[in-house]
Amino acid sequence: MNNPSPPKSENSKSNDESSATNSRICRIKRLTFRPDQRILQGATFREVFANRCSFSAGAFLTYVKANGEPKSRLGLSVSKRKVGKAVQRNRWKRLFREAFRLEQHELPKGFDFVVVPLQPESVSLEKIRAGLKKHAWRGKRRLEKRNG
RNA sequence: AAGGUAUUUCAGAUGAUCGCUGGCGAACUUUCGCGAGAGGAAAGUCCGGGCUUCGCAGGACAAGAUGGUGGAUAACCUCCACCGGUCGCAAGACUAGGGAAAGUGCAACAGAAAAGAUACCGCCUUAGAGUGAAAACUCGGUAAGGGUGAAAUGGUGAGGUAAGAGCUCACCAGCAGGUGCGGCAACGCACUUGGCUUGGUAAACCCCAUCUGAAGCAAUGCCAAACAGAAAGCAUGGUCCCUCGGGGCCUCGGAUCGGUCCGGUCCGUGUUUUCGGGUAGGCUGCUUGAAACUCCAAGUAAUGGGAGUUCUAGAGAAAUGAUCAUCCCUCAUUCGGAGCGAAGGUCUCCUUCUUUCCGAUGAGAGACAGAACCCGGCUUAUCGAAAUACCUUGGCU
RNA sequence: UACCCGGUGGUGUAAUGGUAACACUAGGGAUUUUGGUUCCCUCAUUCAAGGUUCGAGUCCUUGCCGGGUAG
Repeated sequence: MNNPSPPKSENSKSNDESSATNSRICRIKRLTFRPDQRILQGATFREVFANRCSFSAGAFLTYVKANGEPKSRLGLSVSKRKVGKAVQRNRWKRLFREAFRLEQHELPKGFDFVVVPLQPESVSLEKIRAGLKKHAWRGKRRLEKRNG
């Protein structure tokens, strides 16, 4: 309510982490994370894995597939075998959800993303946000090239 | 003051912004508001129950578990109190702690001998038999001594003897029994009698006593696409009537048996309806309970009783998060201020050293760990902080 | 969620409660002019910690790790 500053350009590449900037962006586009932005069905996960379009950031993998809908969706595949204890699994899932929520307007529309962490130790939220954005755009380019 | 023992409690706080889960109320397809949202271990799944489904006349066996006594409890491999044993100066800690004179088994190596026994080195032979002139040897007697071993058939002393031996006696230890006292009991204390000594292992088989039906919320109950199954019907054309709108009747295709039709057998496509079973999926089970908090009185305690107040997570590819600010905790060194003590000096003051508190600055840390039907325990992990009671040593009064 | 197995040199397996054995590999040595073959030697806190026992790889309890089964 006490934030009458006019909205600035939202396509700023330097997404600095000050709370003032965050709240200003939230005035423009809401950063929500609803159930329809998530992948919850086992069949959808199988389709995304079968598309075989993945990118690695060292600590985690991202699978990309076009889904013919106006929104992008996020799926989490956090295995007990690779990550381990429940606290570490929850930590990864919360970080991925937060990264997708904050970056959702910077990502290409109409794609399904499935992220798979590969190590028990979680990395910082900044690295996940940067890696997710890079993987999404690279996946979009690769799928467009594949379709001709 | 230092060190230690036991028990208990807490598990960073506050605020702002953006989110997530489900509840209620508005609103009406997109939202808004209100209030709620991980633990002492939620973990490991090691025990015990509730609950659900199945089974079940009753009994016995098997299998498994437990094992001092008394109590608590819904129940327990749990808890409390006590008894015995071991450890510790002590506070205290640990303790599967019934039965080995019901039975069966086991004990490597060493040693003569490892459980109703034995003579290897020894000792004796001046008790007995034999040989011999004698010395000595053989048979024999002997568990006091040596050595082995985890363990060797009580210990000390005296008598006794050929040498010895509980062979006899005294004391001690231990075993079995009796009497008295204390205790609900386990057991303890005292006295007394006996034969003189009976080994270890039951977390070896076993015996005795007590307990246990099986499986589990992915249980269970309900709804129910798809695929496959069963049953019933339809298809496409022909013919008749007619007011040319339509209506009535018969009839799916292929193969085979048959000279042909009818008829029989087999195979097959699409579609509709019904049926029972029920997959994906959805709902339920689902959070009011051996519940929490406060108070009162009972009990040594575990625990139970009464009164009052409160409702306190409910996900399902699985919510409880992110960012920022301030404070809390620890350490460091420097600076500033205040104070206790000691030493020195130029002694109503100053300097130096040690130390305590406050403020500033910098650095670091906040662990272990995430509900998944619900409870009671046990075990394990855990940065730290606090409280209470007690013990030992030292100092002062 | 419920349940079941297993853990022994570098590897794969043995071992009635009594000296941890065998094969392969690795290292060293002997034999040989050299290499191969052959022979000998070395390489183990039996997953960890407690307990029972005179004595545990083995028996009991707890923990850790790995694997598997059901739906």
